[in-house]
Amino acid sequence: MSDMLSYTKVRSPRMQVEDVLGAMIASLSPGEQLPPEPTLAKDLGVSRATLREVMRTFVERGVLVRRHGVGTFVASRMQVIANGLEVLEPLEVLAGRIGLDTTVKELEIEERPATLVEKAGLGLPAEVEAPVLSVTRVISIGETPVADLRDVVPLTYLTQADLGSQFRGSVLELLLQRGEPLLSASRTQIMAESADAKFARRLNVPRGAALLRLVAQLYSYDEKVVDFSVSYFVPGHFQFHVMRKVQG
Amino acid sequence: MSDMLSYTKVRSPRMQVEDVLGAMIASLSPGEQLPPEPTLAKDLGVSRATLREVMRTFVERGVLVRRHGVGTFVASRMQVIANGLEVLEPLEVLAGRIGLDTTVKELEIEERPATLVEKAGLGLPAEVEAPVLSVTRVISIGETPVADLRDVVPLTYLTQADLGSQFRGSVLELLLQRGEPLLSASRTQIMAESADAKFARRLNVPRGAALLRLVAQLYSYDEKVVDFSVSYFVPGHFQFHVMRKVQG
DNA sequence: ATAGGGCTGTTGTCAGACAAGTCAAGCCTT
DNA sequence: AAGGCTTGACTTGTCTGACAACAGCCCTAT
Repeated sequence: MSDMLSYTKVRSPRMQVEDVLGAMIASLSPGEQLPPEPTLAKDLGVSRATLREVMRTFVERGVLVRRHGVGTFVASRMQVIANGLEVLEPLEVLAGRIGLDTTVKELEIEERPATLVEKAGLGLPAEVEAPVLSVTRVISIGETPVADLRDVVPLTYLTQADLGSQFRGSVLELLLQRGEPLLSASRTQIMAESADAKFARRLNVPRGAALLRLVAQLYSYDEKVVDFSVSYFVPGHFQFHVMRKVQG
Repeated sequence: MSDMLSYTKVRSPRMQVEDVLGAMIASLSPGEQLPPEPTLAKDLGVSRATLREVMRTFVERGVLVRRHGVGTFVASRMQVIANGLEVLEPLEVLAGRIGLDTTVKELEIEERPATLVEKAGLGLPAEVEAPVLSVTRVISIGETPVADLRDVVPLTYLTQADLGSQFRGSVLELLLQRGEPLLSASRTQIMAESADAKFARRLNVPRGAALLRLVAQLYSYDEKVVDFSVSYFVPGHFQFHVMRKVQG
């Protein structure tokens, strides 16, 4: 039983290595050489095979460059930055990486039937009753509100009870921790919108201020929508970007 | 000498496996299970370790999904289909695909020294004189302006003379046609901004209307910035989206 | 001076083994 | 008969140790 509640989830060697190695790479300059694999493997406490699998993911991401018989090097930064929008991660993690501390305010959690828009977003027929968990909150940095987020999740995936007292505001993080259903990708629509009276108050901006609006559908591997979210961002605090490949 | 030109380069086991496995995956349907690793490794004539490294690249690309103790499966094709922002293409092409006809208005072409912001965007030092080609225009659908674009390209890449009389407004298309320099990717920043007086007039929207602003740097393969562009989009005409992978 | 041969350090690949997770069939208990 | 538990087969995850292939350098013989 208690294993379901275990909070410090066991991270597999691969994941640990991915974290540690990622941090190590971040601390190096482009072009710098990594220690040889046997050394690195011993330092990290894993086998060379495991280390190599992790390294391959970094190579695939363009973070590392390997040269047979020579060594492994940190790639140019250009693509490293590519961890923009293409990887979905909790806002807190994103903020943390650039050294910002976030707090959650105006947290509102309720179970209710989905609205028409939400049903559409969740890929559910309009005529059925669709009970969902709705989590709304404002993310602040210091005293400055920077984002207004609302997640809507069908009760089949998450209920109010699943949000413990220590819920810190990230629905995505919670879903990832549970590991079920398996999440694959999020389709995020991007648009601009003027702040109406409600958002002006909540985000402490003038009415009519331009906000960045992201509408996202989080898919599981069986292509069901697990989470429908609408987020508003105050310009200037987060730098969203995306790497676009040229059609070759 | 001729070994430098040898065409049929010896492909390492990993590369061969990548090809063969890629073809095999393409021939399967989403959700189908691959043979177990030991079997597959023997069939492909490589060790399990090598096979696993190849598989990991496919996992990283989102083509395969592995479940410990269960098996390896072909991921849903969802992500491949969605040509969102991840592929850079001329706006006209994008519009054409959804059945819209675009026209170019207020086209302005000039050669001039780059501004400070533009120098920064192009990755050039602020103190040098940097002559650039600047192309500004408004894209309309019918009589409705939908986007305001400005491309800035160093004269080393493109001059006013290169834009023939039949220039239709897409700098990207022109660069692609020339094929030189080879383009790799574009880093696009996304933000929201209120329309000032100038853009309100050009885009025929009220002052203060929320616009989507994309600032992009187009890189060549040697990581030089070929094109620095700033675009403003009127909400509601284009639906930008991006597929975001879940960090697993 | 220069081409060639080794030496050393690195990544690439291999083989075999065991650990850990998943699932279902079958046994046992109730 | 129903439900829970055990067992075993199957799969991916990780480990160990070894050798092959490649790049770069110094040193030598020509």
